[in-house]
Amino acid sequence: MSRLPEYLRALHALADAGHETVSSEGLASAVGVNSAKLRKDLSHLGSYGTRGVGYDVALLIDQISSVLGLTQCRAVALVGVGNLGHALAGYDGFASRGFRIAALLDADRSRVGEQINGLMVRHVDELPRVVAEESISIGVIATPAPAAQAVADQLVAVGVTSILNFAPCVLSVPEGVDVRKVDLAIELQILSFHEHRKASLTGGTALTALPGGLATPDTQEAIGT
Amino acid sequence: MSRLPEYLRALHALADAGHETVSSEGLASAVGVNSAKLRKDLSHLGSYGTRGVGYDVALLIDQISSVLGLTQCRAVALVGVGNLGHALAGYDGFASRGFRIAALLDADRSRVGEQINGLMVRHVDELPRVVAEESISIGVIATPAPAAQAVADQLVAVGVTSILNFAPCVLSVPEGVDVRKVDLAIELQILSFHEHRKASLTGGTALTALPGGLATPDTQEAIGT
DNA sequence: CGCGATTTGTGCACGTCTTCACAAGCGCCT
DNA sequence: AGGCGCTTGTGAAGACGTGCACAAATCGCG
Repeated sequence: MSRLPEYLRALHALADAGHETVSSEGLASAVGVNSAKLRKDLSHLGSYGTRGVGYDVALLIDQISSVLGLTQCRAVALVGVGNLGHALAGYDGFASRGFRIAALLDADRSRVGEQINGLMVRHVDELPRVVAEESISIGVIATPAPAAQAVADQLVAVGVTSILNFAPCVLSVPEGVDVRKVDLAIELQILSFHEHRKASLTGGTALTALPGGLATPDTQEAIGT
Repeated sequence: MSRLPEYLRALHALADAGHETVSSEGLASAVGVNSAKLRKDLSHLGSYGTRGVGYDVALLIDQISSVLGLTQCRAVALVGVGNLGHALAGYDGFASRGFRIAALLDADRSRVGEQINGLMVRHVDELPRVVAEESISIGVIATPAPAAQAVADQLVAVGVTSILNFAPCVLSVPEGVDVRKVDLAIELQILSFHEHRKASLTGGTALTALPGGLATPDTQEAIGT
């Protein structure tokens, strides 16, 4: 399930806060999901909690980490050191979660040789050597859209079977290769849609939560559609 | 539906390529979805294609843009001008899709006054004035996790009802406020999970697609779980 | 004017995900 | 040792999204 990483993050937070055990209710509300769903997820991966007590935080962290394959630190190659690539290269949220940016690549030779966060930018043609040397298991594409497909092909050709794509385009890859896409503009457009919908609710409950403070700070609401 | 933005992007690409009309099959394969699903989506929003011909590209672009509320250029405020915030501020993919980054804010006073992409960083305390002046409709949080909730509260307090959150934490907001979360580390962890699963398929069809070229460049595969 | 090719729109069935509700199990207190 | 409260694990029902298959509609051509 794609919720496991969220559970893991919440568990780490709980562990840092000193909690030894959590009830499904507690963890569920921390993540913002139904407690039954959480229990089903956890039971589905074979994890054992103790009835009447809850789940052992440390144990659960180990379990989920194991299932996610985070016991080893995975090396990722980042292709495209433009605006976004730069930020990703410097983002410390990766290292702290078991990922190591092992290589920076770019097609622009004027960028090759540049140092970012202690890592040198190499030319994308060196991909085969880099992948072999660093045992890359994940490729991140942060290039402009027109270049993305070619980069994906190159990644696939050298054996990378997991790709995170930030370019706003659909990648076509062979079966067995997993692609996840993150398109920042699409996220904004979805928000725009909801904003538009809220605005055109003419006869609706106009501005329910105007008065001063933030009313009813509920748990994170799920946005359908 | 959250697929509309993807349709829209594909349609723009088709329009640039000079196509006047598209069949549902054509558009569906461009986006990587089932054609029946696409037709259902389009019919569900009341859009009219002509049978035997297909959809008018320009008309469909207008329809979808209208539904998404992209007829007006929406102003977004970006809070947190760190590594990621910097990249987002400079990302040109927003402007080209109908969004204008109208304000940059940060809590760190040593960053205030800095110029990024022709925009000056202002202190987050100026949020009320900024939102009023620029008629902000969407807030983007690119701060570290510990600061995210406070920023969200401030955004909500000044009337922002749509938030895009890049901080790795769950935000609690009043009802009526939409939050979308983008957590880069989670995306990597999901890929790690698939990678782990593929690796531990010991008895499986070992390396199905080794021989040279990329076999069967299927349409983008959907990744379950 | 009529026919066939083509493409949309949609009813129906299927599988998945979600949620409720409750039995089973565990620890603590007496 | 026994009972009680709390929490997990799970069966069943419902909601939702997905995909197939086909009727209705439109255009082009003879």
